[in-house]
Amino acid sequence: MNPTIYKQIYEIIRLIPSGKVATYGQISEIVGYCTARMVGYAVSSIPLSSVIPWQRVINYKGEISLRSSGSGGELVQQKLLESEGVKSDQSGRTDLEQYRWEGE
DNA sequence: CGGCTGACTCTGG
DNA sequence: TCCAGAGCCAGCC
Repeated sequence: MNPTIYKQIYEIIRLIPSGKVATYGQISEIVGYCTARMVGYAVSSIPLSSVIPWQRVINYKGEISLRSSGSGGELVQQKLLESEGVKSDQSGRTDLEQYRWEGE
């Protein structure tokens, strides 16, 4: 059971319930044999049309990361999280202590 | 087949 | 509280 690290990362992200968020490091620990970077790179490869709630995946600071290109996806992602009940402060940081997904 | 790129994370100042 | 540097591995051309 190891098609590709990316595939497994997608599976984990898909398990994240609404109203909760997970950090790249959190997911990397759940997968077990990949680093936080792999998660970030994998998530970046996720198409916006995917069924994967990549919007719930944020960095360890609780902030939304954006690879590059001013596609403005940052605001979209933050809006999606807010729509699920995940509020962020003026700095755009999410309270991980409150919304962090503990996993199952 | 070889090399480059990339939504990250942590410690110290 | 904010800024900067170092470590790491899988996919793609």
